[in-house]
Amino acid sequence: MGRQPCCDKVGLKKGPWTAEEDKKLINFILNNGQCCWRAVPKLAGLLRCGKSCRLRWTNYLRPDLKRGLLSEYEEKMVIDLHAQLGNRWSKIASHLPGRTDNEIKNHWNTHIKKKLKKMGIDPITHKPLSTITIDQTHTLEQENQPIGEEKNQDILLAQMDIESSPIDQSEIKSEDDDNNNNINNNNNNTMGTNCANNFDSTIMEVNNNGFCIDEVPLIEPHEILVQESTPSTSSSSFTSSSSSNILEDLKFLSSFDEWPLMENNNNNMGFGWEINNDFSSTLDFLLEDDHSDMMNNVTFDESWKFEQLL
DNA sequence: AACTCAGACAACCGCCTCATT
DNA sequence: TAATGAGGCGGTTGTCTGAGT
Repeated sequence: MGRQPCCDKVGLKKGPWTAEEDKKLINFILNNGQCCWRAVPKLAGLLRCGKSCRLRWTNYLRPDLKRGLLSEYEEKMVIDLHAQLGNRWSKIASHLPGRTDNEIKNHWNTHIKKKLKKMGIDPITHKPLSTITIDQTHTLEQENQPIGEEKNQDILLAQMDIESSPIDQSEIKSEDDDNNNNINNNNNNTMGTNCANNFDSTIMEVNNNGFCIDEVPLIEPHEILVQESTPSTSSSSFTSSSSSNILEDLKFLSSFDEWPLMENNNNNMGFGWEINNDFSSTLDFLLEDDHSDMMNNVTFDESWKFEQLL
C-alpha cells in the first residue's frame, strides 16, 4: 500500500549545509536533474533527508535564483501581492522570478512589516493602523485574510508609489475552494480599486485567453524590467557561506557550460546565472595567485555573478 | 576584550493535497 | 476505495553576525 517512506530519519544530518554537501547536491542535480527527492540523498552520498535536499536546492542552490536584497520594485510587488493573496508566499514568489517563497517570507517578516508599520499601515490587513481596532486586528490576524479596500489601496499607492503590477485577478479566482469565500469577498472589495484598475487591461486579456495563472506564468524572466539598484554590500550571500575560502568553493563549479544560461539585457538585473564563457578561467586565475582582493574592485555586474555563485 | 542583544535568514517542523498502490 | 507517502507550503525555530555597552 502507498509509497515507501521518503527516508529513514536515523542518522540523518541536520542543521546548516556545508560547502561539501552543496557540491554533492549540485553535482548530482546537474548530472541527473530533479527527480525523486527521496532517492537524491542516497545517490548523491548525502546524509540528509530528501526533503532537506529539495529545500536546499529550491531555496538556495538553484541556478536561476537571484540573491541579495529585494529591489524596491520587487518589494512593492510583494506588498501589492500580499494585499491580495495574503500569506501565500509561494503564489507571491511565482510572480517574482528568481525569488523563493522562503526568501520573500523572510523579507516580509524582517523588512516590509516594519516598513509598513512605520508608515502606519497594518501589515496584515493593509489598513491604516489608526482606523482599525485592536480587536479587528486580532481577528483578522487569526483569520489571515487578505484585505483590500479602495481607501487602503489608495493610501498604499500614495505612500509606496506602487506601479501597476502584472498580477491578474483571475489568480485569486482560481484559488482553492476552501479559500474562495474569503477571496471572493476580497475581490468584491478590490476589484474596484485603483490598484485593480491598473490591472484591468491584463485582466481582460487573460480572461479572454482563458488562462489560469497556475498554468501559465504571468511573467517570464526576460519580460521583467527590474530597475538596477545599487547592490547592497550587506548582502547575505557572502556571509552565509559556510566556507572560509570563497574562491576555493567556486572551484567545483568550473564546468559552467553545464549550467543553464540566460540572456541578459544590459539594462536589467539578470535572471538565471549569466556567466561568461571564460568565467571558469577567470576563477582559475583568481585562485592561482590569490587575487581575491580583485573581488573588491569588480563591477556590479561582475560582483553579481560572483554572488550568484555563492 | 567580553558580553548582551537584536536583526537577518537558513533550515526545520508539521500539516495539507494529491498521486500511487 | 482506503491507505500511504511524496511533495509543497506556511509557520516557527535555530544559528550566525554585527552593533552597542
